[in-house]
Amino acid sequence: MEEMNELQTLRHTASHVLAQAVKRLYPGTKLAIGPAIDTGFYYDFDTEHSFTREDLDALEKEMKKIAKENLKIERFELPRDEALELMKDEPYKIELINDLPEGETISFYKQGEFTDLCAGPHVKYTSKVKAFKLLSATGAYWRGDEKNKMLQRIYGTAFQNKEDLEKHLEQLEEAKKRDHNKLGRELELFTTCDYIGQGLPILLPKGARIIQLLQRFVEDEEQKRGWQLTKTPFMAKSDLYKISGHWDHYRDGMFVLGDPDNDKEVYALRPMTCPFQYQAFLNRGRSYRDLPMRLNETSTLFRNEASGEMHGLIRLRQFTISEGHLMCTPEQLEDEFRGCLELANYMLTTLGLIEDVSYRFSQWDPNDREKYIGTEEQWEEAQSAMKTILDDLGLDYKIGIGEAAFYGPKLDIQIKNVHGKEDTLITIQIDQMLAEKFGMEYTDKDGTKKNPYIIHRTSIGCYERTLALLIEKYAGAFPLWLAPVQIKLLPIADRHLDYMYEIKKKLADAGIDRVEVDDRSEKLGYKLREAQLEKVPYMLVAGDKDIENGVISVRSRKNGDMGAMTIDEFIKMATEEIETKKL
RNA sequence: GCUGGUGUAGCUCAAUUGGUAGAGCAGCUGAUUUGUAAUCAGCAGGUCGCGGGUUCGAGUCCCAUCACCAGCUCCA
Repeated sequence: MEEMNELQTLRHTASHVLAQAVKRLYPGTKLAIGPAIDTGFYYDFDTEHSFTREDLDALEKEMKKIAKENLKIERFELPRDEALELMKDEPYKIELINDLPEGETISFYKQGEFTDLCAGPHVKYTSKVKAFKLLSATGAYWRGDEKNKMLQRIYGTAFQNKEDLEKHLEQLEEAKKRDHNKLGRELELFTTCDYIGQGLPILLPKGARIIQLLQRFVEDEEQKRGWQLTKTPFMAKSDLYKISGHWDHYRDGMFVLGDPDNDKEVYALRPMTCPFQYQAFLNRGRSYRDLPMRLNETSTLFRNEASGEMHGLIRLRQFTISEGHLMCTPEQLEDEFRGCLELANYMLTTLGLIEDVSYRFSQWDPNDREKYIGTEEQWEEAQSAMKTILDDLGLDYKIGIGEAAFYGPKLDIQIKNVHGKEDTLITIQIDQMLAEKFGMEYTDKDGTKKNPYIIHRTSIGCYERTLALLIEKYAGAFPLWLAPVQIKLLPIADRHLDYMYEIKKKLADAGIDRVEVDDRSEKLGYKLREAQLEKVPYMLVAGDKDIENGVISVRSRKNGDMGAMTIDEFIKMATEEIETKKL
């Protein structure tokens, strides 16, 4: 921990050294802010110039010079009026000073000719900043608000020594190789097409197969746990979205068919399934005996994301989610919520992702009323119900203010991709507002009509996004039950081919059908054949001797050379591995 | 949407100051039949993302557009 703080201090100083270098090479540049972050640091600048890779190289050189000059880094404090005078040419610093509360210490750090408003801390000399690298230059809004001016941000990283830096840069290279967007295309899991459009991937046979396996697994598991499948339309009249509030709160995100200003009736593709599934509940009068009512759907959704948001299989305009809505009484809420969470965790455990997730309790922002429906009381009630449940479960979560859905708080299960960027994989939400809007009621024991609580949840998230995470998790080497190619059959010579096709048939009869016979096996060198193991769980090899003995030589990705066994022995082993969804 | 970057054969990349596209791997065909490791020969494959413009002439310059990437903003 101590070491971590030292590293962050060093990185923070590195950002100052960067700012100093920028001031030297680009005088007139205005300074914004330059914090340390998890993996390094950045600094935001206001300048007409946009930095190229060459600029970054030149800046790195200048930073090395500043380090060599070994400037002493000194802290001093000033009263507000003097601070403002000192920073009179730095409009962003002035804004920061003005925002500091009365009585707050206003401190500066000075190194050579460069002085920056800063709370610190910093290392003592610029010479400490020696193992660093500038990584990229991008745009970033001042104070993270798109209404503000876009500044030029330079990202970099710094370490205590060269070895750590090199190691980190190597890790970045490794991560690039695992990137699902590159690997998924290489492995022919998906592709995109300019004529189809952004955020609309084509799932190729191998990718589609993995998603099919996931969907069957999810639907079967949900069914076992009392969920009932619905199939609802992909589009609806705008009327439906007007009731739910989506028309007011989410219209920009929807694909609207028709012209709302001129057409008598317009339709919109569904951006979520909630109001559609509610109609299943509304099909007839409900009593408390019907609750809890658990409805699931493998649901394809359409969201008109802004053009800059799409990314690989992570952010799409059309995707399919394991969606579900659960109507229950207040008394049932906790148990049902727990059931949803258990289901999600079961899925994550089965996929081997459970170690990589964290939980976020997403709450509303009371200062941003525009974004949310309902009253303060309703929000307090829903959020405190959720807090009680999460605390009872002993769940370790962080709180995300302003991350709630417009109709209720969420438990988001977050996961980091191979580059460390976090996304929501799974979400479980408590909603006590939409039932009222849709007139969803049940007759309670006492004969009174009540609105049910609704839990919105997904069990495995969006299939595309989950696939993306799996590609990166396993670097394309999927476990046997999911692998698009489970087994490669490699004859030593072409005369062994017929035997291999017999083996393939036997495997198919046993339900193992993702099997490829490599009829070019003979032409490949051994090394190339072995290389295939990287992506295939099993490789079965046979030559004269094997055929004579009625066996196959088994090579496993995990266990290496497993020797010769009969095909029945192999089928027994593989079947068990598939059925238990072994990782 | 914003700030930048990228876009040449399936993949990785070339193409001198603008002169009418090349290589390796993969693919196909034939030969080779060899269990410690990429055999040899040949063939095919690209309207240089798409559309305009400048020019005698553009992959190379200009404009516009689409897609991809990084980041910001957004994310029911």
